[in-house]
Amino acid sequence: MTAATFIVADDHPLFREALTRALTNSVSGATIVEADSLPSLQRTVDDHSDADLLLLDLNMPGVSGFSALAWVRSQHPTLPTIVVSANDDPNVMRRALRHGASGFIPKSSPFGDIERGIAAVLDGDVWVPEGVSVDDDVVDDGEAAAAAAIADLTAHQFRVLMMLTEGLLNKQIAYQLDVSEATIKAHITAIFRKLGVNNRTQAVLAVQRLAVNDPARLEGLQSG
Amino acid sequence: MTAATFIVADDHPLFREALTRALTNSVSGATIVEADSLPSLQRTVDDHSDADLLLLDLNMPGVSGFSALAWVRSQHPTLPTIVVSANDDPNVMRRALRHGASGFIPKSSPFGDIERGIAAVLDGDVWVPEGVSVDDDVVDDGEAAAAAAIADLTAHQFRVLMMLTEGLLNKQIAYQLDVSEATIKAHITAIFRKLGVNNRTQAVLAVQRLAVNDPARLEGLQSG
DNA sequence: TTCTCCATTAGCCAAAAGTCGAAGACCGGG
DNA sequence: CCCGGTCTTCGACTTTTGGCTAATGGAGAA
Repeated sequence: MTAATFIVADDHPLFREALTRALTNSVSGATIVEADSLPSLQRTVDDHSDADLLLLDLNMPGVSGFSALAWVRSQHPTLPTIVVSANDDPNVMRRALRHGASGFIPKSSPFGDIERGIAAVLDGDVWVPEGVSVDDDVVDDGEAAAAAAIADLTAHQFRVLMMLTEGLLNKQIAYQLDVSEATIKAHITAIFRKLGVNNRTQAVLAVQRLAVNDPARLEGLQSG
Repeated sequence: MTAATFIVADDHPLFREALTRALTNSVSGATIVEADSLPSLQRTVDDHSDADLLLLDLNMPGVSGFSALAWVRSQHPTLPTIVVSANDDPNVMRRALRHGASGFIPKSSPFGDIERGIAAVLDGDVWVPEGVSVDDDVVDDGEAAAAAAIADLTAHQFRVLMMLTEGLLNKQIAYQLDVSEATIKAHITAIFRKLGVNNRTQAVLAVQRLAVNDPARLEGLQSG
């Protein structure tokens, strides 16, 4: 058989380890590729566009909320994606599915559930924890519009937008990406057009529509 | 007995009506003062600093999230406040209490519960819907810090900050508040200092920590 | 190959954002 | 009554943003 390739994107080494184990349990001889930040995620999905599954944490360095999910899905529509998150709010799960995830695995899940979820999604099913309904519609028009606009961005544009949402100056972004400020301005102008806004504050607000207001952030970090 | 004064802050007339009725049922001869926006809320709590209870909606024109709660509480620490919201997420309720609310009444509550909640808080108790626990800690350090900083703002500064979070230009804020742009800039500089940031994007991000990511926003608007 | 899209950069210019210092109003204490 | 503090207001000045034009090179599609 052809060797399966799985991508694990999570900034926490221990979780990557656990997820990797669940994946290798599910499929023997699988290749696991790891990412721990937005840039490494972008590189990874680009280098392995033939991957069979992406396990994606909301909230990595460089992105938070559903932005990364919406964007990755638009770049690789055929790459099945399971969101793995410390959050276990059913509405968050439904929003994740709405933004293109094939499954949602809370980090609090027993190991067996993680394996079952992975297996289900590899089989082409949608998976959420038992007892969570999926049919509710919890994405308002603004959120959907923001997701659609973000899906339209290029990799560079997405990266720059995420840095905008950290409150960085053009100069700082240029320095971190090692390009000139003129380049950043060009990207930002393109981003504004696609998002339908005309200044960075409005761009940030648009992205915030995809935010997860994570009431489980603390517990997640502590238990993680 | 001295006449009781109650403040009802909600942008929806029908809800104000219902809440008013619940209040007059609870205390006969009570004076009800209404507010339907941030400016009217600020005016009202200022004109009636001796009020006995504030019923406060999250999400009015001009504010959303816990910002208004945190700020009003800091200005009037002795004014008991019940948050009234379309949201019924237990974590949101706990966050409201954490930010100084004495109670939380979902708009979906039966009328009797609303009356009971009001009576309980007037008695000095804390009230949340049956079955909701209160002891969990769901406010992270960042959110608490943002709330503390916001609590430190003057009325004008708070108002300007909320307009910043709507993506308005200084010019637009100046026009709406009928002062010069220089004045707005001065306010904004003061806000930055108190929030510990140095540009408007970061200020907006700080405020977003107090946002309620309202999965019930749509339903709320429709049913409201 | 030609055409299009992307990334990169420069330069220019107008607008917006932010900083500083300062003046007047107000308020509470001494 | 005077003093110190805070709030609001504002103009002057500097920096950052953002829009526009234009040029280069590369990747990919028709």
